[in-house]
Amino acid sequence: MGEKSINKKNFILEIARDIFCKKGYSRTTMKDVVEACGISRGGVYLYFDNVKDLFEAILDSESSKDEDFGDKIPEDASYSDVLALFVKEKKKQILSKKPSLDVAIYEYYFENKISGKKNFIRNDFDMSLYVLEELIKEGIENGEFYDIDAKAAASNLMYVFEGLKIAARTRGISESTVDEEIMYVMQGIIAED
Amino acid sequence: MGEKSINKKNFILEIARDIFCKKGYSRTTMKDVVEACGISRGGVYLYFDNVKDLFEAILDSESSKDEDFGDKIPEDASYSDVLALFVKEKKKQILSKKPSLDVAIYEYYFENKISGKKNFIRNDFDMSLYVLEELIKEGIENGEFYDIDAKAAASNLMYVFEGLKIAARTRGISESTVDEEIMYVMQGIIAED
Amino acid sequence: MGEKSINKKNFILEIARDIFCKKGYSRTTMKDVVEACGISRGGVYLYFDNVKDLFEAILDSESSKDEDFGDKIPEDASYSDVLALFVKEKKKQILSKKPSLDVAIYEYYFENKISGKKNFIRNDFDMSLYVLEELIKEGIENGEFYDIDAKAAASNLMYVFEGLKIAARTRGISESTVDEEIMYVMQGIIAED
Amino acid sequence: MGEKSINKKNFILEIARDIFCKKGYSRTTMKDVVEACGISRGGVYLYFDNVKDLFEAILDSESSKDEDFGDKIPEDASYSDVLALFVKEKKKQILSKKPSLDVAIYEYYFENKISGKKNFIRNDFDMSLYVLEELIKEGIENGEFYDIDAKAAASNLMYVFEGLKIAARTRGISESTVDEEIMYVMQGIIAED
DNA sequence: TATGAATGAGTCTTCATTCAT
DNA sequence: AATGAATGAAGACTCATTCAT
Repeated sequence: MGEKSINKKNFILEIARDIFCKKGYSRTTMKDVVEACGISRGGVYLYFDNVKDLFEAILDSESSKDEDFGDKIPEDASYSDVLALFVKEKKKQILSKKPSLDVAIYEYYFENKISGKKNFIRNDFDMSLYVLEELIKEGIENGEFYDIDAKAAASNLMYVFEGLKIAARTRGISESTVDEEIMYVMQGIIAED
Repeated sequence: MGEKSINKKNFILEIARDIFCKKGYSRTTMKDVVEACGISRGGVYLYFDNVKDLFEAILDSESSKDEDFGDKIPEDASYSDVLALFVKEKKKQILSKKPSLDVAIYEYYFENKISGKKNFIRNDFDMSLYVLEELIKEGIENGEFYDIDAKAAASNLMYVFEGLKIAARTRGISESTVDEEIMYVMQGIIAED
Repeated sequence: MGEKSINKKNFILEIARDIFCKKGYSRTTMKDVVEACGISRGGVYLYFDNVKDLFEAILDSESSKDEDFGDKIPEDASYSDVLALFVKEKKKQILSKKPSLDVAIYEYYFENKISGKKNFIRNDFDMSLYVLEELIKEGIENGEFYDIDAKAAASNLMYVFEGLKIAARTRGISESTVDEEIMYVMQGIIAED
Repeated sequence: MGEKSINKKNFILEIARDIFCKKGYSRTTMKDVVEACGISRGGVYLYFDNVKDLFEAILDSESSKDEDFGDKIPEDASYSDVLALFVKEKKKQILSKKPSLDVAIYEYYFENKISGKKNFIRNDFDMSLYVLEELIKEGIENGEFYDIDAKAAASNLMYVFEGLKIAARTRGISESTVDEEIMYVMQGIIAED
């Protein structure tokens, strides 16, 4: 596949991603994608066999997009600061009004139960969990955080985020609800000022 | 609508519920229902206008099904016992291998954002939340539980459950994971033996 | 068929007539009629086999409704007055905004070409034509009208009315258009003042 | 849309036109068209969204078909001759046994009241009316016709034709009836020999 | 007579997918 | 590589008509 083809493939992926964000997984059709791309009916099939194939390619490319969380951390930040930053980012994602891929991803995994390593949700979760755990560990060592079970605390926070996210997507939640939940968990981690 | 019709309607609801459990919301068609019911093409349309209408009728009937959590509580149970029972019930739901309506409900609300009072997910969540909060309050008064913010603790537990549930439905989680999460939260509530 | 049945039959006819006026012939279904009548599905079939049968019964009952044009004529009216009255009546029908059976009748005869005596449109036309012809004849004898071919003049006027009616039903015409047409024809009949 | 597509589109239009002529507007289904065209179920939908859309395309193409009435007029024809030719053409249309689009057009406008410029019936009528009016005017100037109100005479004739046409389509009329009507109107226009 | 549940044929419409060019 | 016309399966929905009660 030449460079031109790769560009085309990426072009389709980009357009399709938007559609999945807006319409979710099950309501997105190849027709939608073809029309949005403005290329021929057969053109999309040259690169992707069907909606599932296309969506999986999007998931793959999502995985490789490093969120570069690290980039946002100032040099002299305390562990509390970094944790706050991490949490703020999650909060932003949860409350975002912009259509995100979340819903489509959930739908995809409802239809395609995959427990193995290729599960994007698991990987994404585990990645965040790992970052969080390391962070808390270091904060504990440093004395900024209580001497708690870092893994368990990280895990608890992550599941709360997961719960808040699905709640936000299925019934809507207020910012204050998110804040309260975060506050509650954080109290158990950060020694009060 | 005569008694016979009500029976038929309920019959359809029952069959359709099974299908929604197995296939989720978006993959269920009126054809599926018609065929599973073993009635004529137009037969289901006599009672329900379309898949959405049918699903909403199912949600309504779910709402009225009292879970009667209270029935399972022995007379002489301590608050810790009751809480344990509550948590056990949730755990069972989360880990259940039987297809449940959960996925279909999520899908339905992905497609139909309803923030008002009629939101089944919200109502269901709030109901459990209320029960849990009252329980913790009483446990605190009784001295069985730490003197914590009952509402916040209940809410934290509920979101963890929500997170565990969606995780279970999209990637699968082990019983030990659920146990660990529950344990972590419970430690903050129940004074250790 | 008892009196009660006849009442029911007439009740259905009345309701159905309204529907045909509003929806025309081809867009009216037995379902419409059943629902509008508020009686059982089978109930209508007891009296009428299908839409066509029902419509034909309506046409029959229309035929027997004497328009009693004569009733509206004052004792001392001149032939010109009577003609003017006749024409005014036709004009009213043509311009009426109230949904009339006209469209349904046209549609019925598009589908069911009937050239014999039972053709409602023909009978209705011929009836009016006869009245008009007699009227003109008498007016001529009386010296009020020009000495023209009464039959031909009557026929011309009737076809103009027919043309105006179908024009009104398919594209709308203004009152002034109708007036102009009537004026033109009348000039050839009535000796000017 | 390529040339091939345009051909296909025109092919469908042609076939569909025949069906509309034979079955009228309301009794024609997309299925009829699909089957008559010998193409696949979805094939027609590639070009037309539904029956209405298809019929409107036919009306458009009718509009552009110049009747080229002028072509039939011999060089040395008198105005009386031309008028006679015009009238003969109309008579032919009225009495034609070949199924024509007329009925479908009437039906279409019964269902779709359109008073604006896009009304085919109005345009068609006005076009003929204009030709007729000009013809009579010139005949008057030339001394062949009586010095009458050309516009009114033309209009009278057109409505008589309209009346005859709908009469022909709903109950049938004899050639002699048409002749008599034409005769009557013509007497008022053409100075007798 | 009257009811209204049930049937099933008929139509519309959408899309995934193929394939000749 | 790319096109886009064509296919046909799938599903939604409506109604005329019947029939057991």
